[in-house]
Amino acid sequence: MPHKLKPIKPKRISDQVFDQLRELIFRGEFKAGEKILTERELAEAFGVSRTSVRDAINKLVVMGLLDQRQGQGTFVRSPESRKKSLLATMVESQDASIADLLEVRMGLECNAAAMAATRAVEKDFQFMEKSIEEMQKEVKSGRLGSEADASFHMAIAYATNNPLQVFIMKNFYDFLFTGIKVNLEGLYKIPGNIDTILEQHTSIYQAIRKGDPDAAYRAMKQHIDFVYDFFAGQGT
Amino acid sequence: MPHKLKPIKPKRISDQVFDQLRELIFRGEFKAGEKILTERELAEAFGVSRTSVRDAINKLVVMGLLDQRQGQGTFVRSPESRKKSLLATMVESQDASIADLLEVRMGLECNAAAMAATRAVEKDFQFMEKSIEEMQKEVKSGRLGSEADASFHMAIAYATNNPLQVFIMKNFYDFLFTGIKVNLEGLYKIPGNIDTILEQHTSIYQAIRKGDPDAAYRAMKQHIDFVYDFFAGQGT
DNA sequence: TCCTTAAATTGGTTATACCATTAATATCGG
DNA sequence: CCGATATTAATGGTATAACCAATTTAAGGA
Repeated sequence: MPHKLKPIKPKRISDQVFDQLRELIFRGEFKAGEKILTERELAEAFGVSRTSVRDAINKLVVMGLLDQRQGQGTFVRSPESRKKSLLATMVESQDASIADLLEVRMGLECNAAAMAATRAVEKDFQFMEKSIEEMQKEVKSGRLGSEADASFHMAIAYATNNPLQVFIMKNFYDFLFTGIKVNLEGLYKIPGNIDTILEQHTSIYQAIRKGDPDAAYRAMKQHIDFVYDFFAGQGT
Repeated sequence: MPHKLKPIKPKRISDQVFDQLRELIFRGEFKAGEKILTERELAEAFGVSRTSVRDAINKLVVMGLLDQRQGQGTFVRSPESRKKSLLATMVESQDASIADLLEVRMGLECNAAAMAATRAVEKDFQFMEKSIEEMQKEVKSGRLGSEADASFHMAIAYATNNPLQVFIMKNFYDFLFTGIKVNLEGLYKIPGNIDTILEQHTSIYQAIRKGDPDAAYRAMKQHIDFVYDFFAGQGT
């Protein structure tokens, strides 16, 4: 595929700010519950007016990703308190099991890992590394580290450089990693499991880093298979 | 302080405007498709600043009740266009090429074909057969047969017996066959292509019928690769 | 120590000017 | 008269600057 010539963007400034902020949230740069930069700081950082920043933030507030309180600041809503508006509600109305979820992820993410292996750039590697390190840190502190887990998988989606892949993963994000988080706790609770997952993440990362699509595919498949088998074993 | 008798509204101006506008929409004062007052007119009518009106309108736009177009005005979205496939509307805002689309399909559908091979029941096979026959009939009649094409792929999604897979593919094809159908015509126009596609569909069907996941996977991959290469060859 | 007060911070609102896009209108050439 | 083109007006989008309102923090005093 040669190249799409000029994806011109007559995009609104507020939307560009919106995209960047949303990405920072999904990537985990802005952590849940954290206070982000003030409107004035963001305006200066982006080099745009406060009006544009406000428009972008408003959109994120309406979408339920941010929470704004006068005199205090703007905060990232924790995923569990997020209004699960998108696929989550629709999927919840139907009864999709964790097995169903993992099966679809199998298709989406194995393919994504292979794509990432041929396209990832340095920035993508950094995000993956950071997610792995952060998950290790979280685990050592006694927490679950599911946020960092999700960030790792999102990093791979971004590394595909395929906006549609990113889009789908973004929309699945809540549902994938928060709606069922409670169920995942059973997985995390067993110490051996979490180490295995970290090893698997590392394997995936290394395969992508080496630029080996097949290895990346297999590594991701092994990872999801592991999780799948765990839930199958306990009869979910 | 005996009793606090100050239940005054500490409500944001933009929210008050928002409430009134929303009510006007729901009451039908602002009819579907109709152009409402301009921001400047509303600001004067409410006696507030244009900024507050804009904030309120933005909220309604994000919620999908209004549609705003620069140089034209603000319009009330008709109820049926509101629920119109969130995937479609949201994908449209991004710039996803056909290549992006096929890459994601590669992951989703190859995996789905493999799943279907282990789970499809007689009813699923009938749907696949029917789609293939219908596509042959359509083509012989000089039409494109893209509807039947989509039906075949949907039949596989149903055969996975995974509600999540079905859900995603439904939204996917909604987008595919409303937004990009025109681009697909180039593929269908060449007579040889359409025969090849029909052969590939048959191969996929047979692999699934035999209950061979790997063969089904490969057949689907070959199919999507073919389409992918076609568009890559003509530079999209 | 505890309460009050003042100041700094931060989101909320207003006002104004100008830019960018679109549609309607006027203008000119044939 | 017709059609293509240039102009204008309407409308949403952006940028500043100033001020208001709520909150937190720190200073001050009894």
